Amino acid sequence: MKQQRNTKQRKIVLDAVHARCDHPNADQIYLDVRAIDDKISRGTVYRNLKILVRQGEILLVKLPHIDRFESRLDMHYHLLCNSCCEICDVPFPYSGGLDSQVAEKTGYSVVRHRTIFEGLCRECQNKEKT
Amino acid sequence: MKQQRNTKQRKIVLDAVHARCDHPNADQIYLDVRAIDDKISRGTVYRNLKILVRQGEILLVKLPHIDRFESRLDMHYHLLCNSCCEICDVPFPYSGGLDSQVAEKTGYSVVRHRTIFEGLCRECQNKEKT
DNA sequence: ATGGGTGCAAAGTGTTTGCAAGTAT
DNA sequence: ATACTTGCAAACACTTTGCACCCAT
Repeated sequence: MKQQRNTKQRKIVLDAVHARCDHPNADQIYLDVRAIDDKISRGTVYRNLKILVRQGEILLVKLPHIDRFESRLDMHYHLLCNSCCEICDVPFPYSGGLDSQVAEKTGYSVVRHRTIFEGLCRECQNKEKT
Repeated sequence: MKQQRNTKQRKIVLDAVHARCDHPNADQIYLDVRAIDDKISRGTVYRNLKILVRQGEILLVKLPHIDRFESRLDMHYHLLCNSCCEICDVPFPYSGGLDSQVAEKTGYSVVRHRTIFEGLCRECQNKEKT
């Protein structure tokens, strides 16, 4: 990893994430940051959030958004290769019981859950060995 | 649900999804569709994919993409309200054992998984009762 | 005939990037 | 002095939308 510098901007971004107890997106952080220093640019906030995640100083939560389609109709989980982005189905049964457990604990009415496993497919594992 | 018509375009889109055994995105379907009828527009393909999902004729797989940030650093699951988009943490332990099970079954080297529960928060449940 | 559907192009959203100037080390 | 970082604006990728015309029912 490249050596990192401690810039004023990076510190403000980190503080902004710590100051919130919800799960803000990059633009919400940008707005919070602008309230403190209105010279900081969007690009800088986006770049610093990435750096902070890479350094393990904050956690990145990825919400489902990219749409893919398939003709299979039953609920199941997916496995994504982080290198080639191939997706395959996971041969495990969908666990509906989890939904009711979470509903009970949280008070939400839970409709479903989505689980995506991430890793490297066989092919990309071999490539990495090179 | 509005009454639906059976258009030539919708049929071609549905066939295109059935013809693939992977998990194509909307634009890949669009390209497949164009190979059959080069008059069909992107908007039509996107619109029809949505309709087909709503009708339960194809399955929508949502991949993690929207970035949210938080200062908590341990792995955990999230719960998303489909109505107000509020996100909260799920008070269940992260199950690392799943990763190795999936790795063993699939040959992938699995790094982690992300699970997002979807439902309605208490507040939105109340609103819906109205 | 009626209202859902289509093609087109423009707009929208969230994010990344190239560049010249600035600054932490 | 070096090279990481910044602000800015343009570019990007993917998707949605407004509109006038079309066509399945």
